[in-house]
Amino acid sequence: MTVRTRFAPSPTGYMHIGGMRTALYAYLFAKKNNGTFILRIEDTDQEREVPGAMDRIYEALRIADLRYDEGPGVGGDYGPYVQSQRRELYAKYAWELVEKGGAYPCFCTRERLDSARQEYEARGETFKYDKHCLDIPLDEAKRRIAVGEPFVIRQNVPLTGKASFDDVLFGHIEVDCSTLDDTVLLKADGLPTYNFANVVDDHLMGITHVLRGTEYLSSSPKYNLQYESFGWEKPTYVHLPLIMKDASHKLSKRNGDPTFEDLLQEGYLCEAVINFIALLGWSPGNDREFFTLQELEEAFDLKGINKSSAIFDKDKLTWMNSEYIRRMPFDAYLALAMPWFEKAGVVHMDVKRLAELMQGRTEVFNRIPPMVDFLAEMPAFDTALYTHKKMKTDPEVAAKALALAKPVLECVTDWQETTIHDALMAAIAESGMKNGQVLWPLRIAISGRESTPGGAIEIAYLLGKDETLRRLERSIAGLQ
RNA sequence: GCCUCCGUGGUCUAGUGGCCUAGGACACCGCCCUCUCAAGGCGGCAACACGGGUUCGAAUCCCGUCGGAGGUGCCA
Repeated sequence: MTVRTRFAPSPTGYMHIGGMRTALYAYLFAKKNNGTFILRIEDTDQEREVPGAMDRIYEALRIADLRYDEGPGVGGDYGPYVQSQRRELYAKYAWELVEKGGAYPCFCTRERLDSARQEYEARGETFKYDKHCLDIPLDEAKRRIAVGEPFVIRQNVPLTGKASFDDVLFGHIEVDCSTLDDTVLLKADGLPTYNFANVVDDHLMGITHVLRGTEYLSSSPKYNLQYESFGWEKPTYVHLPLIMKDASHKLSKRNGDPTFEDLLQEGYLCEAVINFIALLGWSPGNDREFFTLQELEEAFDLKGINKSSAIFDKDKLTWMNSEYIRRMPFDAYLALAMPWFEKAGVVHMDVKRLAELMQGRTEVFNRIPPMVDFLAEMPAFDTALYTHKKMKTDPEVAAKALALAKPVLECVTDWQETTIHDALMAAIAESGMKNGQVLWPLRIAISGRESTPGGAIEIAYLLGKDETLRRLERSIAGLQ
């Protein structure tokens, strides 16, 4: 039997980190087993419809290179793969379930339900639908429906006995049917709820392994009841632990946590994000941390998945991202960094050299501008910056150092790092001052920054002779 | 409240009865290198939630407690 997995997001307008990881695992598991990975869009909630949301999903999966073998746009033998286009199917199966006793039509109004729910809550109990409409004879129900009375179809959960299912990670999960509610399967608008659509579609699409978040763990016994009523073979379940913001909050866009797209926009590399989230809740069983997608396809194993939820540690992602940046070919770095250099207004200088200096210092691309913008415009700075104990400098030493450096730099005709370096070093040696006593103040004088990506010589080179001398003169004046 | 699940350093994790005076990574701290920063090298801080069992022996098995999460929608 070939493995068939699916990623079934609802189009909310962006890709959650958690959703991305679910997609990744479902993809990896399929690839690892030479199986089929399917994309299915769960858009049965019309009120939540977000224009363009499906495109965002396709785009995110495309960028991450999580290629689906079947799904919207690519086709397949089990389509359509968008639930809103499968409407008639659900109605058909819902009524089949009614015939088999696993479900029944319900005419209760929301008002009745809401007040009942409130009563339960007031008593501190969990609301359960009272099967009020279960006794309505089927032909009477059909008559009312024919007349146009609004209705839903509810699952008919037995009042007694147990419901259960088996999960690869969590083992056997069993609950008393008495704790289960008769949930709505088919809504008044004729579309199914998740509680029904997932069962029907997973069956119809031949899904063998269901990988989804643990938020479905407690409702899965109910889904199994449906499989049993239909007489369908159950898939293998793998419930994935949640990704948290901290110990008690889920990672969520609403709380301002980044989505997959947000991370890419900030300047995280897709490969780094994928690598990082693969390791959020899964371990290869050894100390290895760096994986390409292809390597993950090889290494992935359900046994390595953790049962407890994981906190999304952006600092570690940032570290991993900087490692990816450091390891990438220089030309690739240059191409990706260029827009950020443009933003900082520094492309008129030797950007290639700047990029060489920056590649090893870039953690996330959006951190580039604040690191290099001083090159575009000399910032105001406090002369206290001239004081550095280890360099043995202070404003007084700085004044001497700058006075020494200025004529030396003026005499450099071929403005290159080597020539600047040689001229400066010769003068320093002759003066009897220490390297740091001249180079530190000089760097401060032309950058205005306590720390810069490169030393005085690199900065002077990037700035060019005219700008370097202009800044130097102003800083010298500032010391008087 | 009720139901289900989870519980190794601040964080991600290795660990499936002896290899554990618990390993790796991020973060943090210190030192070295060095004209700053970064990188690199070296070192450090820091965990088996708690309490009972079982066993010659428990992070690993059992029970309880506590803590956390998920579910409890005509959302998914």
